[in-house]
Amino acid sequence: MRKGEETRTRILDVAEAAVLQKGFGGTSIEELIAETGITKSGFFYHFKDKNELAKALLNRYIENDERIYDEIFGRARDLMDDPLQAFLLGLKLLSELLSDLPNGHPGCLVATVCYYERLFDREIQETNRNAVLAWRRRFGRMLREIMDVYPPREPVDVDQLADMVSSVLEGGIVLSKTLKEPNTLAEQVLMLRTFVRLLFLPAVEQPLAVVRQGQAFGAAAGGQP
Amino acid sequence: MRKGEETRTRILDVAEAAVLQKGFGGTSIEELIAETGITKSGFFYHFKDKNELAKALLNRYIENDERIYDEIFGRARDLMDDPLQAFLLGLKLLSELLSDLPNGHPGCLVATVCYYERLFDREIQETNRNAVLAWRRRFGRMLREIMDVYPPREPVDVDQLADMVSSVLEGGIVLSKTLKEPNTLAEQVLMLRTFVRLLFLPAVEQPLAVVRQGQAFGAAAGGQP
DNA sequence: CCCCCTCCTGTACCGGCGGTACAGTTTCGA
DNA sequence: TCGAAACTGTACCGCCGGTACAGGAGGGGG
Repeated sequence: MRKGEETRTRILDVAEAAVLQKGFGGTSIEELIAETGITKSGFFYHFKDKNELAKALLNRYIENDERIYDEIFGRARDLMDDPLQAFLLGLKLLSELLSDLPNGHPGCLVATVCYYERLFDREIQETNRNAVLAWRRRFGRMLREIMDVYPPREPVDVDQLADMVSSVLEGGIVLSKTLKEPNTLAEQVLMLRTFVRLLFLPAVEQPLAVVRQGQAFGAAAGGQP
Repeated sequence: MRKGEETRTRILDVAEAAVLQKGFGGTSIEELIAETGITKSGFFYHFKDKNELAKALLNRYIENDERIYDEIFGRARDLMDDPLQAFLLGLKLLSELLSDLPNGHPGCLVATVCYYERLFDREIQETNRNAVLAWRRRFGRMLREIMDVYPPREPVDVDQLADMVSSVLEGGIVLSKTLKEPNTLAEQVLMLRTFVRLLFLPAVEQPLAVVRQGQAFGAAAGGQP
């Protein structure tokens, strides 16, 4: 039971790296078994076909993704009393984590599945859809909390704003990978942070507005890294 | 010479649709020749291998992409004297064009290539990279023109802001496709528009800031759809 | 009128890959 | 020591990318 899990994990590790570089269609099972040092029969003992491998791969990826967001934004929330400051700190931590990746972000499996679409069954497509919806709910929850305190300067739909976080991440990954500029992704996250700050925070470091808005917000923003 | 071009175009049309749904690895040549009603030999007369097909596909896609942006932002520029208003109108027109697509955006070949990476030669990867750099230059040019007139409220790097446009588009496509919500992409573009407006336009419809900033900007923004 | 070039078709073949089937083997805990 | 879990080995199928090469239709230019 233990050894089986270990082999399974090793296959998934190898497969994930390969799939993110070449897509599902471009990744052969033979290549996976060669790199894991397992036989073909051994592979099919763990996964009955490629679709099942994809399913396991995607589920593991999504769970890991959720775990990372939980940790980052959870930590940020613990450090900051204010929901806006917590969210801004979370984005900062996220951008730092992304820029610390040695070879840049390896790619997002959700996007890979999205661009392979028609060759998977409904279940995988639903899993993928639910992953994106989970992001929407996650960021939406945080943004609603912010909006309870800070009225946005422009009227915005919360779900659309939440989706913007996912968009910038997914798009930033594509740009970063295509340009072979690992930093681009982290910069995009910081750009998004600027947007959020601009949207919810009254003008600071511009003395003009502070005069009428009062300095309570100005002080809070001033302490931000 | 004429008939050859026509067949070639037909192959590319079929291939583009297939590749955007299933990726390069997931698209078989046999399936392409079946749908185009050509023989295998006929296919290889036009493209010596799959890599050459990908090259032609990508180049055509990028050219078309550039043409669309030229037209939309060119039209917007002709209609507006102010570079900011022109850019904002361009984003509006773009979002309208995207929401008018009957089945949603079919996907971006640049992203497809990005997630297939390792199975293409250097030339394709360079083409893809240059396409993204061209977007950066395009939007960067427009944003620099804006910044000459409007000082941004927050310090931003022009290239990073230009990349934000590409990020939101690429990310929006992934979200839209994955969620099977065709409108999401258009909404994301409008969200980006809100960001640009917020970044460059002094607060309007919020009387607080207008008092000190003067109403020249306020009037310009008021006429915006 | 024929020749040649473009634009294909037809046939045959190769090796890699996804997947199946199934028999046999090792390992390890109850 | 028995049996289940976790494999290995072998053989085979059909699809696919790709190669090779021969031949044919159709049209325009000498």
